[in-house]
Amino acid sequence: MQRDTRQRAAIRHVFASVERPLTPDEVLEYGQQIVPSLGLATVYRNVKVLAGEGWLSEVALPGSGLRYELAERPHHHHFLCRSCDQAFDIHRCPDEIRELAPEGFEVDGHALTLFGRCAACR
Amino acid sequence: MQRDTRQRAAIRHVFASVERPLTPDEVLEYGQQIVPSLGLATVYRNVKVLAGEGWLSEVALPGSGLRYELAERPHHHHFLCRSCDQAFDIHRCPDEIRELAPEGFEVDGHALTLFGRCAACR
DNA sequence: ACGGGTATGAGAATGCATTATCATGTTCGC
DNA sequence: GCGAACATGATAATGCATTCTCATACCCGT
Repeated sequence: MQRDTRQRAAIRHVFASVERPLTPDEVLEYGQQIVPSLGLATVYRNVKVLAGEGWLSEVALPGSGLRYELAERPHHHHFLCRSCDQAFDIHRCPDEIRELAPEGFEVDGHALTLFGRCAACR
Repeated sequence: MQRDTRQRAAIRHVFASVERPLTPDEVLEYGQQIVPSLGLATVYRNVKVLAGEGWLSEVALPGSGLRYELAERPHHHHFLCRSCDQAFDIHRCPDEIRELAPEGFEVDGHALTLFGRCAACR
């Protein structure tokens, strides 16, 4: 049976209060502000459980490790800052993306990532 | 000084005759059809040298390791087959992509990846 | 408040892609 | 054709993210 621990609540709180995909290290950093003893293994364990429950979803961006974000959100894409390496959400999406594939290819998803410097880093 | 080895020529030939980004393992596989003794370390070494010379460029797709492709090619994007894990080129690109970033963000590049099944896998 | 059982935390262990090592093979200027 | 210098290939070593281990802490039904 699943238990309600301070650690898991802290991790949920971190995701709920931030509007962008987080790496396990970022979750650890923010989570330790709530539960200072929080360990990285616990972050990995819970993030995996929460993703299994459908509460989080995995976000793979080119050239970086896995991140996680709230699963419920509508279709969107990401901006990755080359300076601070934080990922941000982008809410618009060009419609015609699906039709770009060559003849005979079956498209079931797409990922668009913008690179540059975020507002804070400029 | 740089030498002209059978191995390096084979690796160059592989990239020149294939129109898609290749992983080091794919380069090894195709290269061994030309030079059977070819080793993985040599592939990594040469791919790095060729990228340093500007002859190859690195291709990072979400959730996969680095691939390499001929550098000279015009701007394009990629399709990643979920079945055979091969990457293919997509030549069209929606224009408005650059303007999707939030206010205050500075965009200097973008990557678009389509996922699905390639023609051969269907 | 107690007790069984799950979750945690620190560190070790794993898996993997990539790089280093080094004895041997190859290239190329002479 | 020689020989120095660079490249190769097999393997070990590294770096890294992630997972495992296990003793201890905590949650929760009673």
